[in-house]
Amino acid sequence: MTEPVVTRFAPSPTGFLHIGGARTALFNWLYARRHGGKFLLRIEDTDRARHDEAAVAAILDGLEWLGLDWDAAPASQFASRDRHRAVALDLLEKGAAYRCFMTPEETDAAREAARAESQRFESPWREAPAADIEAKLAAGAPFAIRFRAPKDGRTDLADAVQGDVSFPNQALDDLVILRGGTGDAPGDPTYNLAVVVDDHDMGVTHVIRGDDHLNNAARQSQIYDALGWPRPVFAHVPLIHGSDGAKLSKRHGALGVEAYRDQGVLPEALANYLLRLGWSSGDREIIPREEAIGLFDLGGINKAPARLDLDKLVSVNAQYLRATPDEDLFALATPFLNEAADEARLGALRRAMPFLKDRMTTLADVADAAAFIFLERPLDISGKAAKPLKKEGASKVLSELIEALSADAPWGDPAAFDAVLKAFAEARGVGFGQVGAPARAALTAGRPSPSLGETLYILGENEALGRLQDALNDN
RNA sequence: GGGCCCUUCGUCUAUCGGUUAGGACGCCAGGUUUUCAACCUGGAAAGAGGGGUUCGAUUCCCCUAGGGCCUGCCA
Repeated sequence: MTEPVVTRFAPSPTGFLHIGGARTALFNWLYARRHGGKFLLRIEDTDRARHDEAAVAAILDGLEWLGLDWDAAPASQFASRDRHRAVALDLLEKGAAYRCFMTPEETDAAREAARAESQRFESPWREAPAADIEAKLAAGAPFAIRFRAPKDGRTDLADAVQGDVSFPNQALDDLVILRGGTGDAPGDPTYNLAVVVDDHDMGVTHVIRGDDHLNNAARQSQIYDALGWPRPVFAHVPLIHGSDGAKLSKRHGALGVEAYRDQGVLPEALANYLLRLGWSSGDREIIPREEAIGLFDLGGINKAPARLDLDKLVSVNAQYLRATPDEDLFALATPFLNEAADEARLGALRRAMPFLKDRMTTLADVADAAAFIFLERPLDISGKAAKPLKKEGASKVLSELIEALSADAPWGDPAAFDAVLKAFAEARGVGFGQVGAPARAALTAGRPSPSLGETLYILGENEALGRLQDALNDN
């Protein structure tokens, strides 16, 4: 009987759900779903000043958009500060922590001095006589409570991604677990304490987070040990770098997920791309959500940081776009249109969906791909686009085509249209180009569009014949 | 400065001692073609360097180089 898996995503409420956070959340979500466990959310707002409701909302929106649902109301770290204090006091009681009365200036100086000698920083209060501490307390001196970290030996970690990692305890100094205390007020919890207590209290079994926390994992492990609590499984995922290999910057895609949404990226595509960034399952590239749940494992995560490749993201997106049902794609793409569309044009767009799919890499591409639909009659056909209409015989072809299409055309059947057009050209003993070029010019004014038959079908009888007639009149 | 981690085509990656080192994106060429795409075929492209271990190293070990993370009374 193994204990149920509980994972969590714990963003600090600053800014939006950025791409790296989204991947961390995805991995946690996937792992929980894979093992039938729970995926929890916790807002890391120990620093009250930083708390920002709008940022929290943006993060939740981002997760929701990505389809990463959580299993309980998001927890707030700030809300459980009393519990954190109690644990810190317990540590103090046990001698596993101590009050440090150093001023910030003293601390800075001592830290600098220690660093100059490659020694670990240490507060003189770690071993101070009880009487000295009492005196300071009585005088109302401000203090911080520091964790008494072991000085010798090493702290070993068995990380599910990074493998066995060992830190010399000399490199891990006494961190502050409660800050700003005076007299009877013990102060406010800091991050490393709050994380340990919350993860323990929430029953988190697997801590999957960014590689930047690997060092913290060692310090947190010491706290777990001091508390006599079992350590969770740690899994430190390498960070995402920009395309230049340096830290992810705005310029290289360190955007909130909503920026990708606004660029017409599908959430499933972004998730797929993110999944494959640093994780793999053989040669698989396109891995739909349901399959990903069945495949995801911590062992498949790479140890090296990965660079963001927007081209590949877009390529994955294009594939998801193609796999999207026409009606869904229509609904998704409509907001990306440049102009407001009337009923007739929306109808045309709806008919166009299956043919536009292949020509779009993002939803935003719909604006260009469907531009031919939104042209106003009479079309403004000029420059290169007008050339086919000026050719010898163009008018004749156009008028005959209008006649033929008016008499009998498969308006409801795009597949049959191309054959009809080919037959039309053959009957006149001309190449298809002689028909297609002027007709296309008249119908689209040179805008990209699907095949001629499909274009006629999309525009519909009225609009198509009207545009052809316009061109003929104008010639 | 110190601690920890990382290193296969430009990028994401496969390989879990024996492969012509595979796939994907991008790129190049050709094909298809009524526009633009899409699509099809082909191509160029990699084990950071140096030592070991081994019959045999991309794979295991060490060193060097390069890169990253951490080093807060931030999270």
